[in-house]
Amino acid sequence: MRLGFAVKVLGRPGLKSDDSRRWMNSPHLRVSLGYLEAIFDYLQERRICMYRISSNIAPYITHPDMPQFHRQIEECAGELERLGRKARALNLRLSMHPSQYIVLNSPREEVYQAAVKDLDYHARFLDAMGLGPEAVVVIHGGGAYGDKQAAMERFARRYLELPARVRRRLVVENDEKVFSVSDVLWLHERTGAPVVFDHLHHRVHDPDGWQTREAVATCLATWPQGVVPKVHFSSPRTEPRSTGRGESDPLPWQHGDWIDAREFAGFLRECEGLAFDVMLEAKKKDLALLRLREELRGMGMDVDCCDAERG
DNA sequence: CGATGTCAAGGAATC
DNA sequence: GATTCCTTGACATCG
Repeated sequence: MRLGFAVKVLGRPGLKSDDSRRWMNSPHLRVSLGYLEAIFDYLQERRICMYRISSNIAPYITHPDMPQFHRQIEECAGELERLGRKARALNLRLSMHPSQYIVLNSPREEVYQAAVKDLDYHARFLDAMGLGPEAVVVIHGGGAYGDKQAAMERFARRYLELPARVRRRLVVENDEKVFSVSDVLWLHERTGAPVVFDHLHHRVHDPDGWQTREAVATCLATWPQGVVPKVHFSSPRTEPRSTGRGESDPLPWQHGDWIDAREFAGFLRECEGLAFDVMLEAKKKDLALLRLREELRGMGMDVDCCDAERG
């Protein structure tokens, strides 16, 4: 089982995850790839072998009014291929997770079209790195728009019309408000898209009352033979949020700073015998992963097998 | 240098 | 129909 974290590296000051300068300063994928390679080196050092790449790695690449940014993948083809080889040598599992603005089932035609463009960018990026089928692109089901059944049908119909290179990468994750595990399993039935089980979202939004192990096992079964499935795990935030005026309780689906090791160990016990990788979503990012790994070791659970020293 | 405003983009609740 | 929240950091500008 591999443990991963998302996007931002906190364990080493100065490591950036993308070139986030604004358009007037001509940010570029070339710069981001320099950052990415430094992150790969850091991952190897820490023996972390799963990582979510920033979706902003290629700045403005799908911005409708900025065609000068649209060919960054082609402009970096050689470098992408080289970095992909390096990732494979490190046994690094990579993935991406487009932002909230990518909504495949939106009733607005322009939002739908923009989503297709953006998903295609993600697929082309991973293809250009020459990564295998474990390198997936994760999205949510989208909105309900007052008629969830129609919204689900729209997702399925549009999924089936996506370019093949997008369909090969796309997986769907249950969310905390609209698309439950049952709903994304329905989407899988219609589309074949594998399901990423998100543990916290499921705890917060499970209208059908699944047993955890059953829910996980059913989601894992949606993945093709030979591809290790992946789940998301996070612990809820506990400390109050400080807003403009005063403090308020954390919302139940917000990510905490760290992963609660006992809770995680309990989850793994429930999932005994099932095989999957785990993407950790904690605000302390890699620091949370490293701490969790140590705490599990202290509990006698040496879960993370990583071959990152090869290469 | 520190404080503050801003960033491409959506959806849903609220008024 | 317009506003605010969600959530977030870091860039960019201004004093």
